[in-house]
Amino acid sequence: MKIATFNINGIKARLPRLKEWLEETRPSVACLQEIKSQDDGFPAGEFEAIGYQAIWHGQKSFNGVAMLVDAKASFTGPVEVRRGLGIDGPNDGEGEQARYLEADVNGVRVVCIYLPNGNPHPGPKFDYKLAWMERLRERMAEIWAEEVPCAVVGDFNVIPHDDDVWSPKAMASDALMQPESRAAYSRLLADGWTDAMRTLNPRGGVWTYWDYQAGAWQRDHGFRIDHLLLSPELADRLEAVGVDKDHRGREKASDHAPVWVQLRN
DNA sequence: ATGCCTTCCTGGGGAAGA
Repeated sequence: MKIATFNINGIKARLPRLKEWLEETRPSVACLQEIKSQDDGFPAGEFEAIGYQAIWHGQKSFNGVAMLVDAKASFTGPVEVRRGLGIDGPNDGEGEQARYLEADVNGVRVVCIYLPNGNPHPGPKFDYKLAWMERLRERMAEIWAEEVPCAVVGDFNVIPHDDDVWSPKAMASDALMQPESRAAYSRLLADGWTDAMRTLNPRGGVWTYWDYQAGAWQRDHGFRIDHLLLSPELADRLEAVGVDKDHRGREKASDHAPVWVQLRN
């Protein structure tokens, strides 16, 4: 079973690139973030046509998450378990943002998250980020108590270590690498979850995001913020992880690259 | 450095991203 996460930065603008990636790499489960689409604008038929069954949690203009499952490979699901964490956005009266989707796939619980960016720091958006991370931690503890194999994947918007970024100095004031952001991420690992990429690449130096600006891609000025966290049962099945880096270099690419984990059966 | 680029929503230019 191969579980992938991909912040696509707009499903309408990215549809040809996204379908290309699915057909070339054929993940069993693909968790998407920043679809930037309302529920009724989601192109489910486009995915069905290439053998993927989808569920989605959309929002106008911003955010939005989705989960695709390879029906051609006879994977069952996604059977939705939950959408949203029940936490309002940082602006008064805006309600909850579309950032969380949880479903069962072949007996594995898959959680797709788009964690708040938190910039500028300090401020209400940063406070929202930290509150969201604490709520996520609570939900992960609930799933842990169910003793179901689980992968929590997505755009965490956290650079866990200094060796996960091209220049810690250049990013020092960013919400992605504030000590509070890192501490909240570390608590998830301390709870027993395994960072799949870190486990197989303990020295860092692997990027999943390159900014559109300042020639970041050409200069390899990237960092790692897209993560795959595994419950103990899935960590025991960890076989390989990777970044589909070449997809970042294509025409009309997202600023994130897809990241995946291969699990033994 | 309120910069750089890209998307969305909308038909001009602002918000958001990281």
